[in-house]
Formats: sequence, structure tokens, C-alpha cells
Amino acid sequence: MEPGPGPADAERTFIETARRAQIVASAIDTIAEVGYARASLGRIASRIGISRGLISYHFAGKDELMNEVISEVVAQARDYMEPRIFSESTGPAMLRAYIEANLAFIREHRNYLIAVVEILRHRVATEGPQRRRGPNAPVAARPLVDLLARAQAAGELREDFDPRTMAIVIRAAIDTAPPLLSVDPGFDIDAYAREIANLFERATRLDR
Amino acid sequence: MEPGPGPADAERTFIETARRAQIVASAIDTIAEVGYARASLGRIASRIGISRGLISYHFAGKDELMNEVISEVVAQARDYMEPRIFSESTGPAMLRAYIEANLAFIREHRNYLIAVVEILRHRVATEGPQRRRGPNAPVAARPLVDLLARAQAAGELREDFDPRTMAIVIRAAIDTAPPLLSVDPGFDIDAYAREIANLFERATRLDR
Amino acid sequence: MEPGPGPADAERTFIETARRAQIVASAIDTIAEVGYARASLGRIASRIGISRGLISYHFAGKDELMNEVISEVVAQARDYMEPRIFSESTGPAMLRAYIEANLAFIREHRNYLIAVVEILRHRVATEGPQRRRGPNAPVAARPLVDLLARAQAAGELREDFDPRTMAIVIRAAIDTAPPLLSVDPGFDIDAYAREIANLFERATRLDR
Amino acid sequence: MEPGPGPADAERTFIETARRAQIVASAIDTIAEVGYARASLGRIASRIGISRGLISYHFAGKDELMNEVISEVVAQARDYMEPRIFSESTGPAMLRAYIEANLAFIREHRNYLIAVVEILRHRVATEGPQRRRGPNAPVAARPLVDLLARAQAAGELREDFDPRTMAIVIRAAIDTAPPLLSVDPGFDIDAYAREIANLFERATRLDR
DNA sequence: TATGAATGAGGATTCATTCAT
DNA sequence: TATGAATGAATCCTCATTCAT
Repeated sequence: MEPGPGPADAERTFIETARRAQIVASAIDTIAEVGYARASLGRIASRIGISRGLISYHFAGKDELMNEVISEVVAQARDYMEPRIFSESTGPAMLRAYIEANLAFIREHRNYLIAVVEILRHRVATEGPQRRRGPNAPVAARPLVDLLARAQAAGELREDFDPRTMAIVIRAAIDTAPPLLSVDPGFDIDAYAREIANLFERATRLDR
Repeated sequence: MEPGPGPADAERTFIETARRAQIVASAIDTIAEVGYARASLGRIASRIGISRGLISYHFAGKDELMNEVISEVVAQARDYMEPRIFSESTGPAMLRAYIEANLAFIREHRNYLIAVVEILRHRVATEGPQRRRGPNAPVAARPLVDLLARAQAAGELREDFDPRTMAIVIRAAIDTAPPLLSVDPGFDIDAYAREIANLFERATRLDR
Repeated sequence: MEPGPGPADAERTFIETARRAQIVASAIDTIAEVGYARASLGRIASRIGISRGLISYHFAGKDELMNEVISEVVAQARDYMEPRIFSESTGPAMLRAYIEANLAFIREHRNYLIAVVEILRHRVATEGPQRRRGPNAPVAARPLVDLLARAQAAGELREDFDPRTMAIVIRAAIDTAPPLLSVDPGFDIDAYAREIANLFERATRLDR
Repeated sequence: MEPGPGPADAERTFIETARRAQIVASAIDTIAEVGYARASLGRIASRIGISRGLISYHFAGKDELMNEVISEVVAQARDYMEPRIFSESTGPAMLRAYIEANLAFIREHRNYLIAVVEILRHRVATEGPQRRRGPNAPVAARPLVDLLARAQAAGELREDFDPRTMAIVIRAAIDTAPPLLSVDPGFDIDAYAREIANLFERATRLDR
């Protein structure tokens, strides 16, 4: 009856935890491979040799599975990036670390970001224009906006740019990488990271 | 040019041309309104009060219709932007014109770009990693790469950035606008255009 | 796109009207034969040798099909019964006509009432306790309540019974017939009609 | 008595008996609350905090569980009603006691009858016209038929009605009460009992 | 040209049941 | 005794596509 959002992680069986993780992983790979539209529960299930029904047993529905995918990726991304970013002390260094950590994470977990972007796109598309939340700046950009604003306030960055806009563009530059990777597996993501770190450093640094 | 199995433009009757245009327009509005996933041929047809079958009559399939949508938008975008860009004479001015013309076009034809972005996303997702064409740098960025490279060669822009990468980031900044517009209808696209034009000017200009 | 409740009867094609009627008829027979629970669209379709999808083409969903079944039966029942009832002039005669016409209709269209009762039962069960409409006396009993009340007011029937309660019991006696028929095909419905007409006559007539 | 493949009552351990009773009780409440169609084993199990599997362990299948529900309710109903009926000595008094005891039992054990009626309806619907057992007169009406026939033979009731038919109608009047109660919780079941007791007294009593 | 009719595939979900522990 | 895990069937629905007229 009550699979899914009910019991917290702690209450879950070892097997259940493992299965959920396995299914989430399969969902990520499936989405990355064939796209959200073709990532049916059937395909996700058959990739790991289980029955369709078993996914329904562990997750309340496709939506919950996708939520779990996002949570998982977000959690891992945060764990990966926060130490790298906060080990820096100045604003410009943190900005560079933010960009490079994001792209390094993408390189190491290629499918993760592809999957999340796919899911979010599908959500935006599906929900239709109604029930749009709110004011502005996509949610993923929020921490970056803060980082930029703090650095401006500290006099470490130019003040004549809008941190929201800058954050949007930086995120756009980052989020465009997963599709580039899919299209061209030879794409040199580290070089790309360095290039855009330089680019945004130049665009935000104080005039000498 | 001349996609799909249908007759070439020249061979089309007036009525056929008109119908195709009408259907393409409906497809654009439908996709912009409900997203690609929900833009079924039925919905596209009923929006203009014709039968599902008529779309199949005029287009070999959904794919061809979508190709036509893209061609149409690309053609209009080119007609809109080229004069604005080529009326400028220097590289930096053309770059600014490129950015501002792109975003002005998006503002004036909001649905056009939303639709195209939706379609391309769906393609990227659907086609999977196979059957990918080119080496790298998304096709839409090609003219921009050339523009940047020529300006570098002319000594009008810094030479220590990669034109491909810069073009990718600029396109990402532009292409992120339509979704922002959908999410937040109050989004000030002109201000956004000026901001990112400044941003990329700073990132590319010669050091003084 | 818009099948179902959209166009009025008048706007329907000859073929569409015929198909809808055929599907409705199949639904009635299927429900009567295997019960609502097992009357899937697939079974309804295969009984008349069409595809599952064709039902979806003609009806917006299972619900609309079932509404149509009910409308159809109600309409036919009214057409059958009203003349028989209103050809009588006194209350007691109308009551007897009501009972006998109901049961005659059931006998002649055995499956009709079985199907409707099944559908309504399923609705009551499915909708759950919420969204219950209102005060009391099932909707089907309403005309009968009026008939009884008018006859009481006219001094044609005893006044010391509650017309609502009496109507409920009469309807219960009528509605129990279809299941009896299913269980025992030899059940003599005409005899049953006469018996209960006598029964309720005795229960409602003025004391001499 | 002793339905299903399980061990007979005598052979059951205390704990097994208790579990079975608990599950039966949960089934009754679940069916009454959400209707037969939505009363899945999962829902029945989760209501009392046990696993789906445990129901399967104690009952051979859903069918056996439902049989047990019916047996349980029938047994309780008999225990409740028989003393009340047989404390009367005349046929007419026993008939009134029968009606009033039935409805009092319904009032006091609202869910019991709702559940049974739901189950039987589902059976009638599901089993289809095949595998119907007896000749006629629903099984629940049997004792009532006997009661009426005996009273007729004793000269306590009119002889010109068919006891089978009368019993069917009386049961229909009683069995229609549970749904009325669900639909309208304010339904005055005692008043209803008195009304129909009067009604059937009038319909069956000797002419003076 | 244009329509309505029809198909069949694919997908999400619910559920009774089985089984190893 | 009891559980959680797993399966596979059944169902409703949406949709692109085909075809006769």
C-alpha cells in the first residue's frame, strides 16, 4: 500500500534501500540514454531485469521516482561541490571554484545532470503555463546569486552588473554542458570549465 | 530547405502553401502553450478547426511538421537579424547587435523560440546519443563562431578566448531567455539583453 | 481530439451516431453479462469486433460511455412508461400502471436495467462517502413520490403513510427484479408485477 | 460453515482465530468506507497495520476472506435477531419483530450490512449469469418465506399473497436501508422501520 | 483537398497472489 | 506466524498514423 514517501530512510529495510537506489540509478541512466520522453517505467525496469510492478512497489508513482532522482543528484552535487567552493576564501576564487566544481561534477557523473535537466524540462513543459511559481531567477541559480551579491558587497567584484542576470548566464553556460557532452563525447569539459571561468572572471572582476 | 517527402515549394498550390503555413503557425502556438509533450497533432489541428487527418495529408509525419516549424522560425529569425547585424561595421558592434537582435526577436515572437527550443530539446532527448551528426558546437552557434573568429582575426577582440566556447556561452545565455519568459511573464528582456551585451563585451574586448 | 460530450446529436455523422449506439448497446450487454467490474473497454470492444481505441475515439472516457448508457436507458424507459402511466386518470390506477410498466420494461429490456443498476452501484461505491449529494430519497424515486403525494392530496390514498418511504419501498421492490431475473431466468416477472401491485394497492388504499 | 481450505475452527490456534477475526473486522470497515471496488487487500491490511502477505497467509484468497465476512455477519445477525423474533408468539408480531430487528441490527452495526450487501452485489455482478445455484428466492429470504407461510397456514395472515414474493419485497425494503444510510447519515432508520412494519402489516393482515 | 473512422502500440497504475526468509 | 519482495495480469488512456470516401 504505502510505498514511497511514507517511511523515512531510517525505517527502510536494507533491501528496500538498495532496490530504491538501484532503481534510481537505472532511471538516471535510462533518461540519460533515451531521454525523458522514452524513459518509461518499463524500460527503467528492464534495464536492471526487474518487473514493471516492482518499481510501483517501491515508489508511489513515476513522479515520486523522479523526485528521488532529483534529490539524489542534488544531494550528491552539494556534497561534491560545497567543500570545493567553501575552501576558497575570496569571492572571485569561490566563483571560479563554483564553475569548475560544477563542471567537474558533470564530467564525473555525466548522466546525473543530464537526467535532472531532462526531468526539470519535462516538468516545466508538462505543468503548462499555469501554476508557475514565482518571481524570477531559476531556483538552481539562487546560491550563485547570493555568492555574487556577497562578493559585490565585499568590494571583490564590480558592482555594475546585476547578480541575478550574471547568475542566470553562468548557470546557462554550465547547464548547456551535459547536452554538449551527449552530442560530442569527445568534448573537453575541463578546457570548457577553464575557458568559462576565465570568461566570467573577466566579466566580473574589478577594473584595475 | 525542402524537407520531407512533399512537393517542393515551387510545385505547391496556393492553397497547399497556405494550409501548411497555417498548420505550422498552429504548431508553434500549441507547443508554446502546452509544451512539446502535450502538443499532439489533435491539439494542433483542433486549434485551427481542422481534422487530424489533414495534417497528415500535408505533412509526412509529425517529424516533418516539426522540421517545417524550425525552418520557418530560422528563416524568419535570419530575415529579422541579418540586416541588424550587418548594418554594423565593427566586430564588437556586430556582437552587441547579434545579442540584442536575438533577444528582440525573442521578445517580438515569443512563441517562435519557445517552440523551437522545445522541439530541439525533445529531439536531443528522443534521438538518444546515436545518430548525432557533427563534430561539435551546436549548429545554431556556427554563424556566431564565425563572427567572433573574424573579429579576432581583425584584431578587434581579445585573442585569448576560444570562439567556439564563447559562442556556446552566448547562445546559452540567449536560449535561456524563452523559458525565463514563460516562467515569469514580467521578465524584462530588454534589460537582460543590455546586461548580457555588456557582459560579453567586457569578456571579449581588448585589454586597454 | 474532442470526442464525446462536445457535439450535440444533431451534429453527429450518421456513422458516428450508429457506432456510438452500437458501442452503448455492447456496453449494456457486456455489463449485464459479466457485471460492471469485468466490463472493461476491451471486452466491450471485442464483443462487437472493434478495437479498444475506437471506443476512446467515440467517447471521451469510460465515464462518458457509462453516462451515455444511463441516458439511453433512462430515455427509453421514460418513453416506454410515461404513456402507460399517464393514460390512467386515478392515483391508484397510476400507481399500478407505474409498477407494471416498470416491470414490463424490465422484462422486455432485461439487460437495460441490469446495466444501469450496476453502473449506479459502482458509482456509489466508487465515489466513496464524500460528495454525496443530499437530503434523501434516491433520485429515481422522485417522480413516484410526487405521484403518491398528489394522490394522497386528492384523497385517493390513505394519508397515514409517508410518500417518501412508500416510494423507496416500491422502487426497492422493482429494482430487485433484474438480479432475480439474472439468477433465475425462469422468474415470472409478470406474476411478480401483479403480486406487488396488489401488495402496494392494499398498503395504500383508503380503508373502506 | 468452515469455508475455504484452511483448518476448521477447532483446529485453529488462539492467535490464528484472533487474527482472522481482526482481519474480517478490518475488511468490513474497509468495504463500508471505500466500497468493495476499492477495498483491496492492501488497504484492508494497512488499516490494522499488518502486511498484505499476512492476509494471504490466513485466508486462501480474497474470496475466502469475503466468505468469512459474510459468515460472520450472518452469524451475528442471527444471534441478534432470533431471540427477538421468537419471543413473539403470533405470526404478525413475528413479522413486525423480523422487520424491526433487522433494521435495528443495521442501525447498530451499520458497517456489517453495508459490507455484506457490497460483497453480494459484487458477486452477483462478477459471477455472471453462469454458476447460479438455486431455483429461486434469494437465500437470505428463505427464513422469512417460512415465517410467512407458517403464519398463513395458521390463519394469521391473508392467504391470497405469495409468501415468496412478499418475502422478496420485504427483504428488498430492508436491504435498501444500508445504502440510504450511507448516502444520508441523518436517515431515521427507526422511523423507517415502523413505517414499513405498518406497511407490510397492512399488506398481509386478514381483512376484517 | 479534406474528413471522419479506425487501428495498434505504448505507458502508468492497481492489485491479488506467491515465495523465501 | 509474519514480513517484505516480487511478479504479471488487467485496465484506462493518449496518440501517431492509415485509409476509404
